[in-house]
Amino acid sequence: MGGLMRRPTIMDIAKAAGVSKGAVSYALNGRPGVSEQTRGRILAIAHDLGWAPSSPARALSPGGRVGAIGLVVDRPAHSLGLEPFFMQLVSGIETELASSGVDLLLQVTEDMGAEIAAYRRWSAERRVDGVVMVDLRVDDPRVRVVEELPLPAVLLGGPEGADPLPCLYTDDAGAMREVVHYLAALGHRRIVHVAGPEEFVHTRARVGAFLDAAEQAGLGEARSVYADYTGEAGTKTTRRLLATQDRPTALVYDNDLMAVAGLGVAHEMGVDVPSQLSIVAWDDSVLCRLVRPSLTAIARDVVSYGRMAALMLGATIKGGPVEKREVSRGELYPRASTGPLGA
Amino acid sequence: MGGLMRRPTIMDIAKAAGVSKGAVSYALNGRPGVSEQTRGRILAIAHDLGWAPSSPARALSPGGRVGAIGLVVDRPAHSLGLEPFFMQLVSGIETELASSGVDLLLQVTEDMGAEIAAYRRWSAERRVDGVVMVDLRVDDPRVRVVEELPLPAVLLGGPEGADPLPCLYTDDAGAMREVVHYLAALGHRRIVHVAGPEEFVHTRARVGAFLDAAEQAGLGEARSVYADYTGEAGTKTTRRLLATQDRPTALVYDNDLMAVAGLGVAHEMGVDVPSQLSIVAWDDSVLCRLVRPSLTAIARDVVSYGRMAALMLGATIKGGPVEKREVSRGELYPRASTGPLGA
DNA sequence: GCCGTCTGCTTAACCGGTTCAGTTTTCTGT
DNA sequence: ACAGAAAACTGAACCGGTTAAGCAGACGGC
Repeated sequence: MGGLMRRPTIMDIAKAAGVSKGAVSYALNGRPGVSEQTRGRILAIAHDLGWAPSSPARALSPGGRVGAIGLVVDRPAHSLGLEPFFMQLVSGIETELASSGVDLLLQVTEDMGAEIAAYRRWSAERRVDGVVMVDLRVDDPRVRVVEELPLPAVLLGGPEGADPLPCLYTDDAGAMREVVHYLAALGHRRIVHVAGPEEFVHTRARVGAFLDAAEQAGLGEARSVYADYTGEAGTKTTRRLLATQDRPTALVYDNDLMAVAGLGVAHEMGVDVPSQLSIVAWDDSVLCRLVRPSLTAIARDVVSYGRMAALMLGATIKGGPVEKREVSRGELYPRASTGPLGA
Repeated sequence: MGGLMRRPTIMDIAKAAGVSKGAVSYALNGRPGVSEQTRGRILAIAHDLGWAPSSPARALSPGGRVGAIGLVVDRPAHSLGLEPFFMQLVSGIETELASSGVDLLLQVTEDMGAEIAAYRRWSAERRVDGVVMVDLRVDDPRVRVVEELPLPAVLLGGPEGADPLPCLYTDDAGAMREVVHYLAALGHRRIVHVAGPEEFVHTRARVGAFLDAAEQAGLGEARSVYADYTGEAGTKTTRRLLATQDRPTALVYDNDLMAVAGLGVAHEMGVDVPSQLSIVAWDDSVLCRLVRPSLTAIARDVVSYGRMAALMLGATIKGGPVEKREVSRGELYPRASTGPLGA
């Protein structure tokens, strides 16, 4: 494995410049204590030598940061790759981190116990300066664990149940009201909401808003059923719903994967979309535009969401105040999967 | 941000046990130099204190490792989330790393220049002990860069063009021959291969095998067209192909995303799948099972691929010999998108 | 009884940075 | 010209581990 030459250290620079280690450190970090002339010489030498600061050495110094943050994704591995959400989130987080030279540690776990173990280990071993936590749950045990650890964290979700941590959330309730009004305006009376797992805070928010909005719109039979975001769950749930008499005329899915699965089931059962059934997906992705008919979807700017999360975590690591921020909610993009009955 | 207590260090353990730092280190690392009795006492104290080794400190010691490896994914962010390949690969890599307490750094870049910059930075700053590189290209500049850096690497792809690095590859040519024979056996004569980017080594292998197998099967009109794995490319390419007279009766796509896009186009153009057009996707995923008709696909065990890559990288980091390994090739899973013409 | 070896532990150096406390040099004012 | 202050730089400690070298005491052999 090539590269025989030793990595240059500030000591090498010091020798070449004929000054002490300390002077080099001041020069490289743009701090006072060296003349501009000397600073220039040192920077030039550092550049020539191809020097870069050793991240472990920096981290070890008193008050030093490791320059990395962590993200744990706790979803079954096989369903995972399909949700563009995570990769977009990662992409957004990194856009923000890139400018400050911070890296991202990613861990995929199968359950929350493993997720919590990861936070404990990262904190104890000083692997990261902080973490971004997704999918906030009701009475989330992670909040307590992280709170008593020396581990800054930003939650994606809330604001309910996020205290005392900083959090970032979208107005899911508002978006859901928009969806219900839209479907009601198209004439739909029997709408079912295929929700995510019941324990998620955002699931609660969506379900609550869905039922409220439905009642206000005078839809008697509206209800939410819980599923787990996987394609299989979408398939089974949809099959069950469409097999009832007085079957729903519109379905709202909490993610795109279940919506695509639902579309497949409708096709299989001979239920035409959209003339006999309207479908709305939460979280837009190429997937929604790729299938036929293309799916009406709520599109959030997940990349910005990730960027903002990274920004907030950075501030939290630096010791800033605990903020609770709301980002703009998703917009509804009507496509071919929704329409009036019988059209 | 809670956690006020200082992290325990081996010095704390040493004081509590009434021995020196060195003795604690020997005890904790299972090395000779301490009595079994003392070792037991030290381990107990370490456990009580909730001690874990500081990763930066370990890395800084002469010959120390940082305990992390890196993976750069160089694809346009929006197309990315959809390919289950990467998340499955990550999942596989981590399965293997978990046992040894090694972490994964993930970076998403927009072009190869940024990818190379990431390797340089990781190596110079000592962020990782090694990297896994995907999508090997013809005359890949990354190979030279990594080779002359102090940065162990394992390539996914090859074995052509991988020298002098260790690599891991699948028999794409064999899998492609199987696909062509299968389609030929169904009676297809006009088959087009919608390939990935021309510069990838595995694209070359597949294209070469496709043309060879087609010629052997006596199919005159077989050809490959290059695309870039995105849904848009799949859409455009398919639209163009289906608009020709004497349009192909079977299409083989180099990834699942383009295949799904192609299916959508066929639907849109009123070309029935599979009676008028057969579709085969490379790389199976839930996506292929979700759409209607479900897609015939080549399924590789990507998780194992990732595990093996991590294993090889670990061996390379430890200074093992340069290995070139082949993993079992993908299997063909016939589903509803392929069949004899007019059936 | 004395030498040599082994065991069990300590001491100290080292990794590559940061930073504080001094020390020397240069600048400023009168 | 010279005191005093500011600027430029040095030396050493520190972060938390690992490890080579040194050393005291026990044990065995002859």
